Amino acid sequence: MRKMKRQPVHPGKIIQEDYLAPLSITIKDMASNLGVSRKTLSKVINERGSVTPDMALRLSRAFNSTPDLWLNLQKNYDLWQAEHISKSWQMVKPISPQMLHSLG
Amino acid sequence: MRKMKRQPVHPGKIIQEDYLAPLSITIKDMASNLGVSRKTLSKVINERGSVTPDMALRLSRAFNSTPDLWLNLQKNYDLWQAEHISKSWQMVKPISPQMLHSLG
DNA sequence: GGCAAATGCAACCCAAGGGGTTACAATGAC
DNA sequence: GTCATTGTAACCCCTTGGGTTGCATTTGCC
Repeated sequence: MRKMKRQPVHPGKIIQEDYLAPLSITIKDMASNLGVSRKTLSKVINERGSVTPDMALRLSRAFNSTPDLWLNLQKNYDLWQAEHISKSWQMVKPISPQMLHSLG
Repeated sequence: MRKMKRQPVHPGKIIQEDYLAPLSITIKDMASNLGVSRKTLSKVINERGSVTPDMALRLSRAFNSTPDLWLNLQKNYDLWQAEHISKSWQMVKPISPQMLHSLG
């Protein structure tokens, strides 16, 4: 497992830089194409919103990719945030290796 | 990419069946160990709650695993739900393959 | 059987966040 | 200048995570 040293790219950035910009598609048109409001897509692209499972399905259809691709980007992003913004999870005491060792 | 034919297992089931039960750890104790309320853990285990990034971090520490393991379980579960419960994402029109072909 | 712990769950409270609409100001292209 | 695009704010609605308290049921142990 590789650790994330730097903050992962937000899926919104990918949408914008790898798809909309190269294809000269406007946010407005893309939103309409995806069947969501302009605001919803705008929020994702400007990294103030998340790629939800529903949005991932829409993106995967539009861009001929997989929903997992988009959800993984979002997951990595969210995980990095949680890891760095909150710290209390570090207080969790690991269950002793001996105990865990007995597991299948 | 393989498609999910059947509903993926909920991460809560894994927690219960693969960890708590074999190790004879109660929900109450585990919740306390994770630093969350008994209700929060109970909801996850009874599939009425989700594994959030924060919870994934806690579980990964307790069980000496990775947060990704837990978030992937949750992601697959959520995706399957979205795919089968809502349908409107199927109305999204794919961008023409010719256009997409020009991408990197 | 009987008791105490564990547990599911409801009721409540709070805060965050997704999604929609409308409106407005700023930016850009022509 | 003019019009389309866009970021955003303000609102509204609803869902959901997480905490607490309380209660009734289940479970395990003696």
